[in-house]
Amino acid sequence: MNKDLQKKIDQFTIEGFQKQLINWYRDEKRELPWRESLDPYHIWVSEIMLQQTRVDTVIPYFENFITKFPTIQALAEAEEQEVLKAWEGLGYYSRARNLHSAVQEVQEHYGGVVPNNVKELERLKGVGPYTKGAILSIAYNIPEPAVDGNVMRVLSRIFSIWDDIAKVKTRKQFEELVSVIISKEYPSEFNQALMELGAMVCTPTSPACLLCPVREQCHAFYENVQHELPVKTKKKATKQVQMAAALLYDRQGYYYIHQRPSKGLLANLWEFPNVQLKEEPSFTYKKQLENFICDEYSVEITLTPLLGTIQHVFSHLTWNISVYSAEVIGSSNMKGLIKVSEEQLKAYAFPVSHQKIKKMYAENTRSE
DNA sequence: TAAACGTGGCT
DNA sequence: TAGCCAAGTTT
Repeated sequence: MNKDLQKKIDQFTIEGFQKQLINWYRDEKRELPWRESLDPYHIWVSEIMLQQTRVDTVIPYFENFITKFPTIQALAEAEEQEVLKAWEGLGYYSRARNLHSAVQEVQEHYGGVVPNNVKELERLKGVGPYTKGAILSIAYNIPEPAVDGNVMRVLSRIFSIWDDIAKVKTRKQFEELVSVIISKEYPSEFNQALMELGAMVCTPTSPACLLCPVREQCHAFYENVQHELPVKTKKKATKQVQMAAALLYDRQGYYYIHQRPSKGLLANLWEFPNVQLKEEPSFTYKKQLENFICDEYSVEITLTPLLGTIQHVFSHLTWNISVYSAEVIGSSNMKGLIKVSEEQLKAYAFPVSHQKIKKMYAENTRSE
């Protein structure tokens, strides 16, 4: 612990802080589906879904997921495609694949019981420092820090900490701090209260300090610097990528789709045939796509004129997709694609970018 | 350590 | 509008 922070802790009234924070939480906490359950598996699922994702977005996904996979055993026995389908549209799909794999690990090696200790938890795929602490404290009421973005924002303001919260070293410092101030009697409520305060009161852009139950001990409030904290380095601009995609269909009403590789972006999800375009094409986009589909999948097609373009922004890049369609005549030598009916298509997990492609095709078709 | 990894809502 | 952000983890 650094000297400056230790000094602030020495002047800090820990018990008063715990009491004010937890009392506020008991009065003001939101009713959320995962708060209705004490099942460590349900807590675990919610914590994975909530990573980098808003509460309002997660709620319907959580309810559907728990209905479909109510127990560790149910999820462990499910097919990965079924799991990805339940995650479709939620993003960061490796979370779903890691959760599935970790749950199988728990089913096999821990008799279907979510571990209640640091050593076993941190070996599970997708369970990092935050999620480990969240499961231990919320599911098992063990006083472990669960430091997320909310907690770092709240505590950086209360203790006036100006270190960059994007650094691992800074997060570790906050974990040390939480270890000291956490309620040993009510660690679950303490950790959740800290996060709830960050979400509802001590918000990023316009903190409601006058409604804050702990402003009395907040350094930032007294120095009026709450808008300058926390300090966080900025991300770089996203890279632009040019793509062309084709929705292939045939007279029998089948669609032709492709599964993405098992690693990297959108791993194992399904998509319509597409190719990343060269910077300065010697061929037109349409010709590049036609050649690619012919070479890669051995199907002969003639593309329609451009249906439209779609921009899809990821966290680290932007896809600019030119969308075409084509009727497949002969597919006897086809490889790397499968053909599915409209009805079967619904069982496959597609990224939002390709759902947009399907929608654009449907709208073009309808207007003919 | 820094980049990869999704999506949708807000300012 | 364009950028920032939301209960992070993996490589």
